Amino acid sequence: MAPADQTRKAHTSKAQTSKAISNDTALRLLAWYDSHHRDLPWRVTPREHARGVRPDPYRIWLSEVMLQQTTVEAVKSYFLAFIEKWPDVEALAAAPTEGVMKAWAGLGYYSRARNLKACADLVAARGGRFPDTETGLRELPGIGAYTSAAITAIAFDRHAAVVDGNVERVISRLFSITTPLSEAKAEIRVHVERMVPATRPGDFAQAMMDLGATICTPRRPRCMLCPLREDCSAVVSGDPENFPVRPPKAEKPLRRGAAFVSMGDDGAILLRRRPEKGLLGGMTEVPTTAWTARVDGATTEAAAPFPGDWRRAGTVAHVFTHFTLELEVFRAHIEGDAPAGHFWSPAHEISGEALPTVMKKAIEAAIPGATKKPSPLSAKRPHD
DNA sequence: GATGCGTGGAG
DNA sequence: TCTCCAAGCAT
Repeated sequence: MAPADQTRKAHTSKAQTSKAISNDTALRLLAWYDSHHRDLPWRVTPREHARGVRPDPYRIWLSEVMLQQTTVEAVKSYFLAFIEKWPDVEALAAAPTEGVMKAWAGLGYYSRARNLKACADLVAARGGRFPDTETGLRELPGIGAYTSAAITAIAFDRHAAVVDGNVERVISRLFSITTPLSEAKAEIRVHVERMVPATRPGDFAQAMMDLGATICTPRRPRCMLCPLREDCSAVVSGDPENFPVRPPKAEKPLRRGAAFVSMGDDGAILLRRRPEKGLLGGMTEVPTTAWTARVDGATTEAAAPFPGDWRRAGTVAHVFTHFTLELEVFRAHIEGDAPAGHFWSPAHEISGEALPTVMKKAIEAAIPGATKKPSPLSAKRPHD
């Protein structure tokens, strides 16, 4: 596509720019989308689309929940595993919550998994049909402003203003919005509302997000390849990387604690379940001390939940959303029945437990390979 | 409106 | 190594 003539110049006011953008920008974006289609497991290809294939609302919903604050690459394998295990919403509703948590382990933001299961139960109870409106979807657990709009547009091809982090970045650059992001959301939404085309609202939403993910990236945006560069205020001013304007981030405090890996017979490990709410809610863990900001002598074997020949096995560090954790890992051989509130997980089941990544790190520090999936090639070998 | 909530990849 | 931050939601 040849560069358009430069009838509009840099002196264009924001109001004029806005008006111009609302007219044909969306169509140019759709044309770009059609020629840069990304083949993603939850997406209907243009060829299928032309044959009249509609997206499966279940798959769109599942992918959108997984994609919340999570990269496409991280989601792919989880999405495929979920679809294979639970092909439709009734299957997911029939699954035990514990099984869903296990399948979600490693993906993060675990309240999503619990809400996913609760949402599946509700949808299955109403006949397996997802609501096809934003307000209807918005009432379901784990579905907020973004996800309800995304499902409405993508799965049902209905008009909706889909605003995610990508869209916020694209819009704030198109209009050089200097208001910090948290306060600019309403303004951004108005711009998106005006841009949504009369047809193909779902493709438009995906096109905006694809543009943000592949061209209008947070750093080093590929403006030369952008189908909207002629409309972009930030390109004119030459500083697209300065948008969106974000408030300064808070510093992450350091917390410390100790983790205790108990080795039983035949490679079993002693585990327990975390409380349903809060950090890593409902997930499985090895016993640990409290994680505190204080650095004192408490992180020693004296803090072990039960007596044993505790030996230091190393330290693991893990970064959470709002703090960094350092865990001193201890290990010991423990015999007998599991103490109250704990259970023995046999060696061959450990890789399938609902263990968040930080817990896998701790276990690996004590028993290398213990959390890896057993493979025919790796011969059984006693540890220690 | 601010805060809590994971993880891993890119630069 | 370090910093940033990704297709947000619930409270």
